[in-house]
Amino acid sequence: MKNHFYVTTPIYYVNDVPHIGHAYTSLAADVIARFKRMDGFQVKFLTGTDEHGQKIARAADRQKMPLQAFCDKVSQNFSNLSKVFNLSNDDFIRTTEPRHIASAQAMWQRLEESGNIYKGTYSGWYSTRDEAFVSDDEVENGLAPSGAPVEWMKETSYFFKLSAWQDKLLEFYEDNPNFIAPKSRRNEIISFVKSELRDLSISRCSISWGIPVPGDSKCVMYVWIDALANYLSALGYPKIDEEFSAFWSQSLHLVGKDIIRFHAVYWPAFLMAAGLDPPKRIFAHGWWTNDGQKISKSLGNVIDPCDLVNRYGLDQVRYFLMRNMPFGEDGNFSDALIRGRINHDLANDLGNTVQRVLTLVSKFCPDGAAYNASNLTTDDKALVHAGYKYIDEIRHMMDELSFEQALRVIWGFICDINKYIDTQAPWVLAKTDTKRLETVLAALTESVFLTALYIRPFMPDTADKICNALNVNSDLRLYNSIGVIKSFSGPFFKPEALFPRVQDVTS
RNA sequence: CGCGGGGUAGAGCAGCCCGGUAGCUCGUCAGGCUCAUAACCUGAAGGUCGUUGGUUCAAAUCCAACCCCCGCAACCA
Repeated sequence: MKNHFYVTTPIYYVNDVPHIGHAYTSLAADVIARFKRMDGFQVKFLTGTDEHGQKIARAADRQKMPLQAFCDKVSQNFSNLSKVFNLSNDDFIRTTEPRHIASAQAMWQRLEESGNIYKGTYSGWYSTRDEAFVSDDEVENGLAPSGAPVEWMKETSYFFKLSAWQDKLLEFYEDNPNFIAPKSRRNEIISFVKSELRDLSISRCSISWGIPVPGDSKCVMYVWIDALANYLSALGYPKIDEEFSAFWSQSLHLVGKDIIRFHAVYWPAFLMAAGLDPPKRIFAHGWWTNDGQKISKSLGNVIDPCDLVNRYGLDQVRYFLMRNMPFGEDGNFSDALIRGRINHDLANDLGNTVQRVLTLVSKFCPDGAAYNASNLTTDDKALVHAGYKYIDEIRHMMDELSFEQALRVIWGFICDINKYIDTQAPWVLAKTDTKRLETVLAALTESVFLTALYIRPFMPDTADKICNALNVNSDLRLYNSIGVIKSFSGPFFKPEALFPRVQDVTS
């Protein structure tokens, strides 16, 4: 089952419009999904929406819409994100779908059968606005830490015996050192679990917009089981077949650092309790700041991802988001930064290099350039063989989700190409040695093709434009074409600039 | 003793996990090239890697202490 790969984003809460953070997580999932597909894996890439809970019910109420209709409408905002960002997700799960409801209920039953759920009463301070209980010491002047009013509630609730899983979890982290990434998050989680786990309230009997608790139609599931189970629903749970196991054993959950605890503690505990393996890996990425400031609605500096794409272009934004911060760290967004990336990395380096090569080829060798191995000089081999070998480095970095480093490697190759052009000076060869010229141009077209393959997970449209210009069939745009396709046939044309330079619009 | 992130050339960053001549981009200066989106290539100037100690033959990298900056109600990746 080694060549299966399953990557997920969190399901996004529909009580919100998509912002740069949603786009970022989904984009990262898309890039790794595309890479794996090109690398021969059978990939399933899942994203979707979380549609239950009291906040949704209230929002629907305010707009005087039936609940499901309201969800249908706002869920659309997120499925649109797939179109705008050219996401290649294979599925889009919604927690109001029958397949998910069946799956979540099955999971609940498994937990109940295995003795991990008990009914109790919860009394304590409850904040309706936060939909959460607040502990005694957190309440101040009758307010939750959030500033929301709290009231004393006594409610019947179902509990999950999280406390019973403490040792098993710690053991699991120990045996699977790569389960939580990056390392700093892993340390955080381990110290949290060591501190003492309390049982988890997993139902709400005072609200109705949710998945009914099996056998108790008066209560609905609280967010945990409902939301987390989506990762299984999309694989067909509770039916466990070969395909399910193949994907689940190679599963990767991408999450923001704020929800790492749910994914790295609650979720594996649920799964183990239900007799399933935890996912293979949880990777928590960092947050974007806007001009160095925390992004928040109240500050009014939320970044609309669709607006970015309109202003700068899709592949430009995809490149910037993947390049400008190491995955797992926090990073900064600003117009000056993205402009710099577009003008330097994309226009000057990538775009100009492709243009240089295609112009040379269309001018001197419009019908196609081919070389045979015996003609290759040391310089030619150095360039092309380096080009082949980069895949090893890139593959390693992609497996670690080091997108930014992978892009650095690719840009190193672009730099190699430029140097090679300068040393070989094909414009001189055109006057002195046309045979040698053809070999040089062949090495260059191949190198540009390799570049296109390498950038393709990040910038699919751009890569395909380059491949089209080189007349490479779409089914050959894969990593097993590396070193296999050496000759490119024309006709070649002088291309349009791939990335126009952007001006500073603020000045 | 609340938690976490960060402090590396003028600016923005990588390197730190797995110690071994301090690196990238932009900017500046000087050359080269003319195939290319005034793009590309070469070279130069510019840093006691927050401070102080420790471990080591060797520390930006490991350890300790300290200083400074940022985040830690909600919305929310």
